[in-house]
Amino acid sequence: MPADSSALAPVVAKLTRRSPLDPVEIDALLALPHRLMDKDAASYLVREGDRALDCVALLSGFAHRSKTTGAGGRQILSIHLRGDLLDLQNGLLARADHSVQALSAVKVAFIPYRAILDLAAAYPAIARALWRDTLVDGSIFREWIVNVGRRDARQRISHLLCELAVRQEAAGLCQAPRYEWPMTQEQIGDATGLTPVHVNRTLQGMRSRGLLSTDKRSVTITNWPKLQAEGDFNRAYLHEPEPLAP
Amino acid sequence: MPADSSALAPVVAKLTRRSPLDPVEIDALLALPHRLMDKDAASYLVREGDRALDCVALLSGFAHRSKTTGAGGRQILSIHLRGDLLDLQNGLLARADHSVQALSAVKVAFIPYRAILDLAAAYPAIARALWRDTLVDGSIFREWIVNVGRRDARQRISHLLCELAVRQEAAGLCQAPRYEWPMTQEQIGDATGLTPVHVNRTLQGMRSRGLLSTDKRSVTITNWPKLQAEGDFNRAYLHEPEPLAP
DNA sequence: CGAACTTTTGACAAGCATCAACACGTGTGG
DNA sequence: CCACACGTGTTGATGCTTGTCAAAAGTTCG
Repeated sequence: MPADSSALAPVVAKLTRRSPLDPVEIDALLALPHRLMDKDAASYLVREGDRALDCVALLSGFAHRSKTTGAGGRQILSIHLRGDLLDLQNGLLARADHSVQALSAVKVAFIPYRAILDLAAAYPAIARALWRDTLVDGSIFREWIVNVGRRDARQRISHLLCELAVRQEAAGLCQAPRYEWPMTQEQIGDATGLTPVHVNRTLQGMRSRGLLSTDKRSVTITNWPKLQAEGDFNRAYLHEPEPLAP
Repeated sequence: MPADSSALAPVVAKLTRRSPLDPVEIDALLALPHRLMDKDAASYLVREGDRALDCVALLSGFAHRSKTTGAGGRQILSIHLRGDLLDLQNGLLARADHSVQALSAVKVAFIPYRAILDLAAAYPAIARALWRDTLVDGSIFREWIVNVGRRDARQRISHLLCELAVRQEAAGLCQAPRYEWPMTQEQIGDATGLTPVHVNRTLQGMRSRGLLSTDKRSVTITNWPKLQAEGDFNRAYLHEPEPLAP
């Protein structure tokens, strides 16, 4: 199969951004068996408690992971975009400990874990690339713990937006200063541990201080340095290659 | 080297709890080169920003990972006990994005990343075991995001304590209902996103409701079902084998 | 054009932070 | 052995950030 004709190309693009792979390894990844599907916004890709057999690869659109508390509160754990492997953990762990849900309309590939694990066993470099991807995920989770644990509302929302902006740029998905922000204010609240009402008021403050302007599901960052400062944002935790000097 | 004479036995014990390994793989792990060290409580094992060459294995005692915000706030990200591999991520990622610090007096082994990565490349089962360990770490981070994002003070502290109790039991470190809790109230606050004053008041409430009693750096859980309910605690995210029925 | 979702606004309450002081235990040195 | 410093735990008074409840206004889409 010619490399760029495989639907899995975005996944390989993301992995090779951080882990160099040989052509033979790339071809092996692109040739992974998979089922393609289109899903509407808000549809579930994995449900907490599932015993999944397939790993979900996000080929276009946005998705999020979330957990629900006993009291019914929802906490969004991470946001995902094109090329991300969601749910790698369910191949090695018994049961999905969280849900994965589409934020926008998405195109996904379901890949059998068996095939992924076999590939990892056959190619140490692929095992390493997947492991590294998991480690970066972990780094992002840690930063989110800091975000909801030690920052106030302004900082939390600013930080979330900075992360999405940097990741979209790293994935070549957008042109600064305008980014997609496919979340409702309620979802922003679920990601930052705030109520939608307070998100609304905080966003109004940010707009009036000239940090950004919003338009439907997209945002224009009108003062990037200030937004970054306000969000206490340092991109190191994303472990993305630095962008070229402007 | 005879298996049980290696200082790294606790690490292997933890890995094999979740990932079965062949004797040859176990021997290879036990034979990993390492430097042993004793460290006092509060000493740093890894500093944020370091470019570490060695992975830290915790052989006895307790440690925590933490990050610091621009405003100087500290957030504890996870608690670690005997057998845990801290800092696996620094072998594959460029730079430590967080610090690791001893909570109590500890015994640690520094293992060169090179040796670990070589072993992972040579033995796919070891690569898988390490990957799985990383995935469980990620699962715990996700639960902590929920804890600080969506739970109130009582729930946060109860949940933290439940986690430590279950993990100590899984590691065979204690006899219920008494557990080590080697954290000051300030550190509990740093782990739960609260101020030490509020931790103090919340703990008083828990004591007066008969959930627990504390004694120096240990705690006796006097009402486990109620504590678990109060902390909205469900051990699934720890991915530990279930305990034998009592 | 109406239903459902999302954003916005207002009034009010509550949980938690902040500041400051004091109590208690432990280890250290004079 | 006592005096002292230091870390930790405890208490009180006060205020701010954020949550809660409720409703209206704007938006999207069939």
